[in-house]
Amino acid sequence: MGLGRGYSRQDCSLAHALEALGERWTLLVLRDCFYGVRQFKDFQAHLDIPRAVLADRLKTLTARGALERREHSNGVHYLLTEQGMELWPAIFSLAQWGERWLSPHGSRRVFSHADCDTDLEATGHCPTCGAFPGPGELLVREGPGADPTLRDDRVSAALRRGPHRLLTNPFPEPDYAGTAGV
Amino acid sequence: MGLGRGYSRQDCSLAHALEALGERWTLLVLRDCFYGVRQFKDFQAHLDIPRAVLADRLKTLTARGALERREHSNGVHYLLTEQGMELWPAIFSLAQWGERWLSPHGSRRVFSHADCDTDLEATGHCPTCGAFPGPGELLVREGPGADPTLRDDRVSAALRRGPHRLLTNPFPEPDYAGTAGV
DNA sequence: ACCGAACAGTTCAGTCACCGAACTTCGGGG
DNA sequence: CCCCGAAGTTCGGTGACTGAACTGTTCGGT
Repeated sequence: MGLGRGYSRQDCSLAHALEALGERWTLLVLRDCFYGVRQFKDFQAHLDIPRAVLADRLKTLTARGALERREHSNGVHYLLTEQGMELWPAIFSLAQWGERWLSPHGSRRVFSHADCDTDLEATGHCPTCGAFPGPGELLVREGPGADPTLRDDRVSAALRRGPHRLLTNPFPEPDYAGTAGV
Repeated sequence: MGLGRGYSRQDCSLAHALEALGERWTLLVLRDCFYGVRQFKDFQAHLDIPRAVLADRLKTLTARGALERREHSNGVHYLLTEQGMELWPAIFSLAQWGERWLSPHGSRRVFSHADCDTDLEATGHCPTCGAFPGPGELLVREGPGADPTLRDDRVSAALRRGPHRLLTNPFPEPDYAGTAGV
């Protein structure tokens, strides 16, 4: 859908994946989900995305099964489903390519395996334990190439405070009380 | 560039990668490069992409350093640079996600490690030799989910003829004589 | 019960990327 | 010299994305 009008005459899984994910903002919304962002207002503040587009992306991702919309006591929450979780290798690979070729001042984000306290290689491999950790086993922190002057929304501020475990609530306030830690 | 107007207010390597690769058709053009497609007419026939858009994507990818434009004796050739080659993990991961979640009749394409004659896992891992082969060491063939009725351009026909080594000329004719095999 | 604020959207006019078709340019081959 | 194919460019029309304003619902406080 969208962004032109689909790739219906392609018999290729990449084309189908891009029909689901290739519209503007879609992969950045999912990246934020891995960072633990769950609420409309936080996606909006962190991405500077038009509200109408964000609403459409969240609706489309929910309809396709990558996200789940849940009415929580303190607002609406969007959570990654199993389908959405399995996008981690693709998102990580794309980001690593960006780090390698488009980050002249060094890595903007560094990912480490929480169990081993070891930084991941660009392949996603943990050199200490030899495994390929899933997103739930990873920490992110800022690297030397990060530019702290660019953003000051509360999501960026929270991620700047120190290493943060993916998929968990990044906020010190009890925003997601009851679900924090998972 | 393009597709809206960039993600300039994001300090994130994924956002930068998507500025370079996120426009419509860009990743499919690169996929075709991995399949060994090199000439304008073949991209055009295989993708059903508007000529103006294809011209723009090739120019942009060349300017960014992912492709190299070379005037060959029998026409203009577009070849992956080292930067372009390193997109293989990202393209493979996205395609595998599409195979897993958007291919109800099974895999459309199967990749195998040429040295080991072993099919790759979804992670890109070769279970026989334990390595993560680069694109130049891989073969593609059609899987059970492929739909042979959908396309009949000469690129699709060539890929249908049997296992094909990535990055090499898919055509039996001496189109790329002198560069075939690499 | 009333008020205001916050959240999660929807609506809408304007712009720009993409689409498809027609046109141009260049280099052989006959 | 003419014709053809490859590799583009040009151009009018459409629709996705943008930014700003507006709606509706649910809190918390008084």
